[in-house]
Amino acid sequence: MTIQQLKYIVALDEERHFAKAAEVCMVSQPGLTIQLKNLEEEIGIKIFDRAKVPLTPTVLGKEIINRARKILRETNEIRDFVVNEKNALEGELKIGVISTLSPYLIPLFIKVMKEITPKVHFIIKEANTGQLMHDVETGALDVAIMATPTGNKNLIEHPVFQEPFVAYLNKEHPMAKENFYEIQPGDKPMLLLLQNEYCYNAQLLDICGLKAPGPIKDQFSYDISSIETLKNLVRAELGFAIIPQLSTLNEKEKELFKPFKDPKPVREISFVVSDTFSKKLLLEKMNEAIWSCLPEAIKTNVSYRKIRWNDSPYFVDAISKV
Amino acid sequence: MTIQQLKYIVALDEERHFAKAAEVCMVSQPGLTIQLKNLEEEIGIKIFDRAKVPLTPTVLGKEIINRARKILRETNEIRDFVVNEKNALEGELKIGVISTLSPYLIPLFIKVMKEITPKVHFIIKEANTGQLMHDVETGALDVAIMATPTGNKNLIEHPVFQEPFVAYLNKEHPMAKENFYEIQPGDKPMLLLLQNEYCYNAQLLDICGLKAPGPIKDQFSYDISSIETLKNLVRAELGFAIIPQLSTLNEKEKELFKPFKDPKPVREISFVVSDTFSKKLLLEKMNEAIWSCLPEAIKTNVSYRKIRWNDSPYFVDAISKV
DNA sequence: TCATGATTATAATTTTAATTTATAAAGGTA
DNA sequence: TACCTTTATAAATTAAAATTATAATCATGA
Repeated sequence: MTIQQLKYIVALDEERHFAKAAEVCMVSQPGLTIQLKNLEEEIGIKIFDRAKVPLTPTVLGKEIINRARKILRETNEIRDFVVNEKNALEGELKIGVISTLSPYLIPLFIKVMKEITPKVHFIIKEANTGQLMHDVETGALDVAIMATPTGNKNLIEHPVFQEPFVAYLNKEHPMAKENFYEIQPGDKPMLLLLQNEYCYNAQLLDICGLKAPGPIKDQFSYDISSIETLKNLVRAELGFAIIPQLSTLNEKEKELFKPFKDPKPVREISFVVSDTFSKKLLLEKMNEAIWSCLPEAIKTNVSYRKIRWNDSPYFVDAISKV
Repeated sequence: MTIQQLKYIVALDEERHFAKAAEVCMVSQPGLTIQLKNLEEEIGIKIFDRAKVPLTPTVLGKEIINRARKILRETNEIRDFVVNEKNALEGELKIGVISTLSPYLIPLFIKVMKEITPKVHFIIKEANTGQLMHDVETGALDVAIMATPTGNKNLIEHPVFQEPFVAYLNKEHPMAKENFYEIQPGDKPMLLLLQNEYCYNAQLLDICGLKAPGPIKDQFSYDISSIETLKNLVRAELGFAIIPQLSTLNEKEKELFKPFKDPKPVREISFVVSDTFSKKLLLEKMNEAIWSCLPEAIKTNVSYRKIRWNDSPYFVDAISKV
């Protein structure tokens, strides 16, 4: 069965005349006759009764012709869909980006998008995981760029890339001289976490094989809201941190940023949209743009261990507080 | 766009590997690669991102693959539909036949159907138009063989053949010596009608260009329920009749059965079913059977004037009494 | 009833398109 | 660096669809 054959039977049903139908299809009459014959032989029944004047579809033929019509409509809809998507490369798009990624990716991203989709106006908001999910669900945001999977059935996730985590050690750390990092017995209480980012913390705890944050130090109560603050706390030798690799890009002194051993822990970064989101070609362009920004070390496929933040036991408790 | 190309992208989405997908489709890897390229060029977007490992559909690609899946499912359903229909050539079928056709067609019809569908048990009932329509709508009958169009939106009609009307004159009729019949000025009061067959009468009145039956004779009140009675009344010189051609088949003396001049008035005989009726191949076989019974004179396409009984003004009044 | 016109089917050939085999290119891996 | 895996490309082959020409069928009208 071919799409061409389906076109022929539909044309034949409309014209009820081989020569006219062939003309409509811009082929010769024998071409159409032969293809009808082929189709009828393949499915095993006569679709048209040639004895009747004018030519008439058989009872079964009518049913098959209607199904053919539907199939042809749907193939045309594929074309239309693509055309509509291309037309959708203008207008406004509200993007939310997880704060642990935003400062490192968005400046590069915006630069590229200005070139490939000059007619789209991007409105970008930085937020934490809980806010992003909420805003996509309510429609306040069109797209969130965040760590996945979310486990939220109302959201659709399109993975973009895998971002490895690296450890940021201070000079006093026992592994400060190694060229990779592995969790050490004394590390657990020293791991610095982010405030208001349960999801990020859940990932770190999973990496370190912990179920809950270490005991909070009495002396200080940190209100850490960004990776940059975290890095500064490490520099002040108040602990060590596990941070996403993109946040190390602009660092001059790379020695104390230690990659993990394979399989490296990574977080999956995805576009998260609602099921009604329709500008899929725009997502495609955004995907291209991000890949053109990524350093080779991240593009390259590595042996990794994907960290899921939403099935961490810590996260389950924490999310209820959000 | 070809069905083959759609199969390829679906296989590729399932395997995420060109060589494996090609194996599933039982073609070579370059064959699949080229067809994917052709399809992508035709619709104007990339469906798969080859840079990712493993191969991943683009955001738009996912949508197209899903549409392709649906189209492929529907093409398979065409095959399944035909197979199911072939399996449906057994069981029971309740047929109702209009009484002005039944005695002449059904004996021949049954004989043929016994040969072509030996496993189907036919239950045949003779009735008038109103009863047939009602029984098909309620499901008491599977198929009615009757004059159409009915104008009933709940019923589906599959025309089978056109049956010409002929006039049956008595020897005293002014046209008794002619070899065709045309309505004569004095004919109107002499036209014999059937009791309980509004539809049939409506057709006759339409043929004669009348809006209502002629004045009923005081002397007799005929309760005529069959074409055969009608013929006997003509023989008794109580009037003349217009009768369907199949009812003249077994008559020995053909002289007084007069065909009309072209365009001949005909009634359309159809299979009438409800929209849920599914044994369409069986209808097809019944259609074949009827055509094998019909005399050449009816099979042959003639210049005709189709008589619609349901938009006769007489019928509109009459049907409300049914 | 025989020639005619209209319509569909068939045959032979041509054209087009799909597929194959062989091989190159790209990118990761030991 | 050499090797392996995977996808792309080239050239040749095969298969399929389409075309032209013509035959068969059948109703029509002189």
